[in-house]
Amino acid sequence: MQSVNELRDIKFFENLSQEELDQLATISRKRRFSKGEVLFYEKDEPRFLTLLTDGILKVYKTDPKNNEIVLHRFNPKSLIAEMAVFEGVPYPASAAFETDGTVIEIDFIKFKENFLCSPDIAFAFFKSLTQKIKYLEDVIALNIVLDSTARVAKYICENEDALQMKHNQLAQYLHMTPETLSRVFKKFAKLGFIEKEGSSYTIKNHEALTILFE
Amino acid sequence: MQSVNELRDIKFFENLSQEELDQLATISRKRRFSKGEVLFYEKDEPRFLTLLTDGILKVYKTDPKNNEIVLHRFNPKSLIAEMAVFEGVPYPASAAFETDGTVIEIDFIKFKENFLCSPDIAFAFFKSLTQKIKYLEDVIALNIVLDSTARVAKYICENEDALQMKHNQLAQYLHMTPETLSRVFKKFAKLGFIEKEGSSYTIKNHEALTILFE
DNA sequence: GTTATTTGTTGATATATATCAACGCATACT
DNA sequence: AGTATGCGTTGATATATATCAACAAATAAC
Repeated sequence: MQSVNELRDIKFFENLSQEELDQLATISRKRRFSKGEVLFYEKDEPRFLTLLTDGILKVYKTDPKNNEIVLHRFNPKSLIAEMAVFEGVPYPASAAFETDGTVIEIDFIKFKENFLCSPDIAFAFFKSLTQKIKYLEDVIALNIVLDSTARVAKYICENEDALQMKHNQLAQYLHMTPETLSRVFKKFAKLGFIEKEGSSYTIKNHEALTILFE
Repeated sequence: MQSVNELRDIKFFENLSQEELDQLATISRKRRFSKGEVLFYEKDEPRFLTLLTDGILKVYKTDPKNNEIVLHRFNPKSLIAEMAVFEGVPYPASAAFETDGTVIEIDFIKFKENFLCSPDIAFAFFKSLTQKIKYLEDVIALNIVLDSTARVAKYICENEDALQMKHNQLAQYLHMTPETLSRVFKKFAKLGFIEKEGSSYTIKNHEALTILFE
C-alpha cells in the first residue's frame, strides 16, 4: 500500500484521476534499500513492476572472470526491467543500489488489466521501452564499436559528472581496468585535452576529445 | 497503398476489422528490394514505420576501421527500428538486405493516431519493443561478456543454421576475424566437440560446448 | 598528528585477438 | 581442359588491453 500523494508526483501517473490513484495505491507498495543492497539477481523471476523513486541503481551482469559489467545506471524516476516483467522471463541481469534508495513495487497483473490499456499510461510505457532500446544501442556503440581511448573521450564529453567520479568506478562503467583508465587520462593530459585541478580533471579541449569518437 | 489481404496475414494486424484494414491500406505501401540494397543508413531520419515482410535484413553499425558490426538480423515479419520512428530520432544504425526482400512502409503519424490506441495493436507493439530489448541484451551478453571461443560455442549451439553459413559471414556476426573463427573451429574439432563432414561441420558434443559459455 | 586503508599511478609482462602474408582448395568462367 | 576468383587455413607478427607487482597519494580511523 502506497501513499497516493507520492504516486501523483510520478510522471507516469500524473494524468490519473483521484480514483485511479487510489486504486493504484492498493496494488503497490514502497520498499527502502541501503547502499549496496541487491534489488534482484540475474535469473530471479520478476514478481512486480518496479519503479525506482530514489537513489541510483546499477544493473549489471557478471562475466566468467567475475567482473561486473554494468549495463545501466538508473536515476529516479525510472521503470526497472519492465521487459522481464512484461515478457514473464527471468531478469537478464542483476541490480544493486549504489546509494540508499527506494522503489515502488506494483502488482503487474492487476496493473496490466486496469491501467496499461489507458492511452496515457501505455504511452509512458512505450516511451520507457524505446528509451531503454536507445540506451542499450548506446551501450553497444560505446563498448563494441569504440576502443578504450574513444570510450573515455565519449563518456567524459557526454557526462558532466564523469570527472568527479572515482576512477575505480568510472573504469567499471567503461569496461576497462583502472590502470587502463589512468593511462588514457595521462595521455589526454599530455595532449592538453584535460588538466588536473586539485584532485580531479577538467576538460580543456572539448572539440579534440569529440574528434576521437566520431 | 497496400493490398488488404496481405495486411491481414501479418500477425500485428490479425485482429483488425475489415474497415480498419482498409484504412490501414490507405496509409501504407509496399516496397521491394534486391539483395545488397540498403533500406536506410545510420543518421537518416525515419519517415515511415517499417515492417519487414520478406527476406533477411541486417542492421549494422560501422566502426572507425570500417568494419561492419552487425547488431541484428531480422527475419519476417518484424517491425524495424520502431524506436527511432517512435522517438523521432535518426536511425542509430544502417540496414541492408542480405536476400531479396519486401517491406511495408506505414505513415507513422496517422498510424499512431488511428491504430496505436487500440489495445491489440498497442500490445503487439509492446511485445515487439520488449523482444528487441531482450535481443539487445543478448547482443551485449554475447559480445561484451564472452570471449571468442565462448561466442562461437554459444552461437553454434543456439543457431542450427550457423554451421551452414559461410565462415566469412559467421565471423562477421560474431565480431571476430575469419582467421580467429577458423582457429576456434580447429580447436573444437581437435577436442572432438565438432567434426568436419564434407564441407561443413556438425556438432558432436553439445554438452561440452554449452559448458564453455555458461 | 600519526597510522591504516583505500584509491590511483607506473612499469613489466602476459594474453587474446587482429593484421599481414602466403598458400591450398574450391567453384565458376570460357 | 586450364585459368581466374573467392573462401578458408596456417603461421608470423603486431597491437591493445589485462594482469601482476610495487609504490605513491589521498582519505579515513584512531
